Amino acid sequence: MQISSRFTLAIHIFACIDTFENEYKITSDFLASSTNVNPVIIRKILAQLKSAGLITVARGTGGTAIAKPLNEITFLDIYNAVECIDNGKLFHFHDNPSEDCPVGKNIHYILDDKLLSVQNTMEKELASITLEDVKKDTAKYLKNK
Amino acid sequence: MQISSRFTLAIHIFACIDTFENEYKITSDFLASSTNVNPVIIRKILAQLKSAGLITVARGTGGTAIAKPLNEITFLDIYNAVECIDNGKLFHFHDNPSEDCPVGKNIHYILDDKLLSVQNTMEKELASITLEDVKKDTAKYLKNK
DNA sequence: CTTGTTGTAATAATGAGTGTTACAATGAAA
DNA sequence: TTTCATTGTAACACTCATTATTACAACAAG
Repeated sequence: MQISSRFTLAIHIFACIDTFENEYKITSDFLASSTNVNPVIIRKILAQLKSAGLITVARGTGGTAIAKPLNEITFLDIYNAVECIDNGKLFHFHDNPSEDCPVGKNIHYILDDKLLSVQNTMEKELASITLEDVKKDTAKYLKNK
Repeated sequence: MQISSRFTLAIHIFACIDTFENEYKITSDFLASSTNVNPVIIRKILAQLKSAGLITVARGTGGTAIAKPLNEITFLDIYNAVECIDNGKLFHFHDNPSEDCPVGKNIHYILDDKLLSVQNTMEKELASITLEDVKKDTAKYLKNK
């Protein structure tokens, strides 16, 4: 199973806000048409990003803004904000390995640290990329319109 | 979304084969009772591991064996064998970003390399862990029965 | 040819993800 | 204070992957 598109959507949203905030009011409808995703889905993601303190959303009047400097928002922050994985574990483990089998009884002791090391490695890489990096590439590609 | 339990199941299966192959015939029913997962699911995973050349399965008579030295089978081999992710991409991308929006039009150019770098980092870590490592820990924990 | 097992099809149940409609709550501006 | 665009959120539907389950033909060894 792949990691939910909420993650790429969220980054797309940040790129839009940063690019267009001086030009347009950034509403869920605006973001919906850039991403081609339903505005209610956008609002749910905005709510998650807001809970995480990454953006502000104006009720009533509408409009979204980024709450922190771009170099202080990492992909990991966004990944965690939009809850891409259940209970914080990247790998889904089968539920009830047998207590009667020596291997089944110990499989979690055997595997958990190895799975966690993979997950930590991945999250460290996510933490090394920031929205500042996205901004740079966005600027580069938008030059050619 | 989490990565399918087929992955942890497959590793559990290898641990069982290695631990019990001299003691029992390793059938899908045997593995089903250690993992507490339906035997048909086990057979599907066995078929995938077999296609990848990681194990042999005896038709008719039954029984499974590991096809290579344990230190030559990495977590990445297993991960790829059981097809945990669609079309080889870890991150699901929203389908049709707008061609009319400068950001939407370029979002793949902006993001794809960054997502790939995260995926590559994770796969490199998966490749660094082998079934030999699992065997060591299994032996350690099975001592205490 | 009997027996236990694999390979596989068919079907169902569950759960996540996403789309969609609808509407109350909000807050700025008229 | 009324209007109006927008957010927040509930409710429901649809699709898809995962996992469970039953059933049975194909198979290989005794």
